[in-house]
Amino acid sequence: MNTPITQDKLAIELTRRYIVGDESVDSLMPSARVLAEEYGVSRLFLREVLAGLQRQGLIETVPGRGVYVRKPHMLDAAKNVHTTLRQSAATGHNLIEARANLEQETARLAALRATDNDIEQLEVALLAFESASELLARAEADIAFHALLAKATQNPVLQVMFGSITTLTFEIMLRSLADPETVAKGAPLHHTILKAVKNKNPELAMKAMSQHLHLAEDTYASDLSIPLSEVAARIVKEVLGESRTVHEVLEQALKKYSMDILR
Amino acid sequence: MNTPITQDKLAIELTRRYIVGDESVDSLMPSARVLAEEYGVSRLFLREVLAGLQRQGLIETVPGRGVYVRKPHMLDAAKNVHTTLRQSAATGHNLIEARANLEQETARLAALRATDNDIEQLEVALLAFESASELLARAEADIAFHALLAKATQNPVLQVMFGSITTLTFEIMLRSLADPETVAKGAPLHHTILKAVKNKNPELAMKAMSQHLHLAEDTYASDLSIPLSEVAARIVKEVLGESRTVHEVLEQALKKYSMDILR
DNA sequence: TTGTCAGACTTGTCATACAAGTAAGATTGG
DNA sequence: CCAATCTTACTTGTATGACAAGTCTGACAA
Repeated sequence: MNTPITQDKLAIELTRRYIVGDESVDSLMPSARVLAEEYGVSRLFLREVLAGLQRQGLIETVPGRGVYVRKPHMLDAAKNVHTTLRQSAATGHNLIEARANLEQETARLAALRATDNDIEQLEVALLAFESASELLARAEADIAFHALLAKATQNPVLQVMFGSITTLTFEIMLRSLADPETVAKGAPLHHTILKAVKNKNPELAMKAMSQHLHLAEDTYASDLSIPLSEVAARIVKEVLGESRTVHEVLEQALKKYSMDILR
Repeated sequence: MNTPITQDKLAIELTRRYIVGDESVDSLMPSARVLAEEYGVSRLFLREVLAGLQRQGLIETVPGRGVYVRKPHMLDAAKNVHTTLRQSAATGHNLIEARANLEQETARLAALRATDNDIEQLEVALLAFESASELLARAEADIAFHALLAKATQNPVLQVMFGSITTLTFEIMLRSLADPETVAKGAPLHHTILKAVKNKNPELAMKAMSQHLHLAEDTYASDLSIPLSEVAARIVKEVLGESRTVHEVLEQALKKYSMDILR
């Protein structure tokens, strides 16, 4: 039996061997040279396998140091979803429709299950949202608030599903938060949601979230009918410039509000 | 200005140049050698960029032929979500909770918006589901039915969100459809859903879907509390063996029911 | 004790070469 | 003239060896 090993097989083998359970995170894998020799493949071949794992967020290769085992991030899951939707004809209306459903349920469950720590983090994000003077900072706090709400459901699937549309959501937020009227109307609703979560009132949380999400629909209905890819590209360019990508900004923002790890 | 180009920048550049709009799909990109020379990078460097695009489902490289532009598939979006959740502590209960919410809304919107073509495809899938004798064929038809329902909402975001948890859902289906009682109880509900979609009755569609999704919870509650990764790995091994991955099986299954392209 | 520096690692990238697969045109046989 | 076959020029996939750049460690000297 001299069947040549495929990249997929080797990826699975490496995952099973080095990336299992929580105790392996941040540990250092053997160097690419050693692993290549061990499995009888070239370093190039093994590098492509590692590149695949890195794209999934399972590892992180650091030049000069080695390959570290990482825990997949909410945003790693989002990468492919983002590009898929960017290539589709999805509109802002489509996104709001999907979010409305998902986030109402999220708010409801968060009201039922949020821990004291969750509530504490939500308060930090809300305070940052209100005291923010810059558009970017306000959007960062806003997205963090919603992400923390998803975390408070204690349901990883909901959290990842929210995460998968986070980048698109963030792009839309940059658009809506640029409108002062929308911000003025939306701020009290954040408070209502947080209060409902604190008081463990799922119905109120759901209702407030519904109002919050449908708020933007009235103010700029025109943009909601053209593909997201066009709107988003324009907004992102204006706010972020050419230097940073949405993904990078979001990663940093979520880390700021201790949302870096999916649990 | 002699700043070296990064892989990300080159990926964006290539996407903008060759992967734009619908007219470029299935077209052939210049060979890796030509592109590498044009951008002044090595072929290896360009290969890694292409590998990234391939993982996102934007291109497909065929040995001996070249690099083809492809339209991202629902399942391409699912890849990273799948691995992220597989590494998390998500349970079957978490998945059902998330699905219940998403698919109820999906059923509701499908009842409002399904086209004649959508209904036709749903009937095909339902017929295949009932006449299937093998577990695998039954699961394929089942997942296709749900995917077609998502397509019938005419909302790409909902479709991709459903797609992002499709592989996990499929794994759970293999578990639940192995139980004859669950199948017997579930079959009529599929009919009810389809009928509600035909009659444009959103409330009934939503209700039937809710019943359908919560059906499995009673029959095997024990498995729902342990991590998905364990249950899924066991089931998949039993039904599919070592040869094929869930992703491959699903890709083929959805193609069979004309669900191969995201619109 | 502290600072410096050399060396032994690591990953990232390159140029070159060849194997394997594909497609199309040239060639040969009828 | 037609059809089967074969050569040839492409394509991607992989292996190898080499070097640059970054990082850590430990020896060594002040």
